[in-house]
Amino acid sequence: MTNDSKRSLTLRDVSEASGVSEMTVSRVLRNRGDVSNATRERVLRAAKDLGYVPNKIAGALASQRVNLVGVIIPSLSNMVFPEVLGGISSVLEETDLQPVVGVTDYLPEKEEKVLYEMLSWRPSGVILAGLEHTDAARAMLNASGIPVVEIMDVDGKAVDSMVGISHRRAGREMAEAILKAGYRNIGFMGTKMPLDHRARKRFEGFTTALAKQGVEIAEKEFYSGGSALAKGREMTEAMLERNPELDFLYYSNDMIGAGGLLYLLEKGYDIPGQIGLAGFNGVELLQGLPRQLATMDACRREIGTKAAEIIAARVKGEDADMITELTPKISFGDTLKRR
Amino acid sequence: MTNDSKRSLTLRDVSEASGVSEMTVSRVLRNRGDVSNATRERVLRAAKDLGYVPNKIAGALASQRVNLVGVIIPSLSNMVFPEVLGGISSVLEETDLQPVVGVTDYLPEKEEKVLYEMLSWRPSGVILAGLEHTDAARAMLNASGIPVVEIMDVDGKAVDSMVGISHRRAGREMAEAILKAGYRNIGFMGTKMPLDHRARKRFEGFTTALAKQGVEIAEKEFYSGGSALAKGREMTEAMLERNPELDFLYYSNDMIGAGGLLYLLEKGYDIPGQIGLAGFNGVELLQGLPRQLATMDACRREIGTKAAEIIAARVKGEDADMITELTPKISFGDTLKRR
DNA sequence: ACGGTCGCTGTTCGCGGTAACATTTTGCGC
DNA sequence: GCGCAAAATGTTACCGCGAACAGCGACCGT
Repeated sequence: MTNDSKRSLTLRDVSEASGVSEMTVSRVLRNRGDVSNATRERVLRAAKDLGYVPNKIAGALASQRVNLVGVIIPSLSNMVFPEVLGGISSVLEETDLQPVVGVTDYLPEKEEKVLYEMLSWRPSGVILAGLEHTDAARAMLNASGIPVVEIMDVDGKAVDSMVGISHRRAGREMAEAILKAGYRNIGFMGTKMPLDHRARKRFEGFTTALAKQGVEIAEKEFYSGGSALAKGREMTEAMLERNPELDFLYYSNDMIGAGGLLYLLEKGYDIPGQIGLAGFNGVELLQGLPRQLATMDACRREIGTKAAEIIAARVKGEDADMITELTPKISFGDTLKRR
Repeated sequence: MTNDSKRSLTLRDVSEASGVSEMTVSRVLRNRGDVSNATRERVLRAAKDLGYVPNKIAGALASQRVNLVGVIIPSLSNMVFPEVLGGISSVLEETDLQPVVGVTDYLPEKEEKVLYEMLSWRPSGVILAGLEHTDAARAMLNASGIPVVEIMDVDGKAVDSMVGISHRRAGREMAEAILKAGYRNIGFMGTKMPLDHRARKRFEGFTTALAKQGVEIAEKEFYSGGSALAKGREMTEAMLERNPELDFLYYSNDMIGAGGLLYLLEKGYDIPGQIGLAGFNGVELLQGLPRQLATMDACRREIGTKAAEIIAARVKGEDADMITELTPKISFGDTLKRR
């Protein structure tokens, strides 16, 4: 059944084993063109017996077609990107395209490197997170001549097409909801990541909207590293100690928000009366919390599916929307008063 | 700077632009062999100006070397595999190898398919989770002639090398710790996944160890889908309602354990006096909980680094350990009495 | 001045497939 | 049984690069 010799099998081996030309074998294996049933079966048998696995490298070189789609994201460890990936996969599985993932750790230089690696495999398309890239990366994308979809964010100029939400608007809408509910002493907690442009934009949208109504953030704090849940707890404690007047805490992600929520519940705070809370992302995790944290869905899965659809369409030669702005919905949960 | 013509650039373009042979360009770009500084710089300039990205497909075909390592895991959405991936990447980054990830969703047939796809790119090695594979998958791995490392689990026979922990033993040790602490009415909650062999083995080890001391699981329940945290909460409530006598709950993963913990704390249970809890995995998340859940570290990152080291060594022609059993340490936290 | 060595550059060939075209068989109507 | 289109199969020429080897000067020691 198996062949353990060093050299790996080629079409020629199958061709010899089945007594037909390599071309015919190739046709059978890709079920392309006309092949008689008898031959087809003979070839299939031979291929299976030998344990032949086609060499896509040679195939790709000869056909000038690669069924790979590069997907470049900042991180795998915070649940938002895996969900986007899920959306992408679910769509690509219906096609013969296949995603290949690269991770940048939020570093532009690493993004550039990963992109270079990917492009050197001549994928059929690229999906990458964010609109901020190095000049070199942008140049490569332009020169590649393949469909490119930038995802997550629409606040900026895309290289090619983009699918996402406006984080500025998300921050603004949350600010408006908070003010409308009557909160005025607002604290902000987020990650210390100058390179997380989307978090930055949310923050900007948030403060701008507050400013428009004459409110300024009373306290803010940024963290890095460690368990987000624990950080949320610690930062919340520290912040309230510094400024007990605070009546609202806006967290830049749900995880630290959940930490804060757990802390406040333990301490017996009245939520959302005495103090309100909100996070961002709508992570599934939240459903298990004692109270539902107010948050805003980032449409992660939908972004993935839409981006993949665009790639799939354009690979087929069809054309597709260049800009797709999704609308995140605010979810009040139990931690943000309505009206 | 960029070239937007359809045809993508080749060595020939760079060669013409810099007035040397393609071979010399190739040498410069891989900094291989002797090239004078003058030529090198001229070539580099030309390549950069054109925005040339080497075609690895052609390169790989010609050199018969592919710097890719296939990594096949069941899921990206539960934090354990991303952590393994982190370990793998950190090691491979020191080499010229590059991981390529495939996801199986715990389906053997999908694993087989993903593996086939990967092997068709002729990677330098493969890392895959678990020891259970279809016959066809095993045959392909054997026939591939490349280093294979099966990870996470060592309770079984490996195709080639393996790195992991014994889940049977993990279950057994937890059972022993629980019994030693004096608990006797034990409930178990886990995922409804016959294909998660590691969870199954932990469960087997757990029940076997209990049986050895004449104890039988009083209640058990399995879930599927939904937010693990929420499920943990629901199942815990339901189980205690059915059987209020229970004095210990063993969860097959930390996430549902955390849900149970939150629920019990809310209800004012005395933990670990009235009732004890334990999970499995040692996820970072737990650090933010009001109490530390007892758990057992699965050495995820370490498994990743070790597996990658084995691949890296064997690709270089060195040899490496065929079996590496890591030892998970029990962490008592605040939810399991000591002694 | 000469052979040898070294540093640099070029040439040839083939990796394992596939596109495109060429050729042989087969089937079928009359 | 013949002619001819359709079906089945084979042939040729690359795809873009790198391994191996082949030049070709310059420099060196004697």
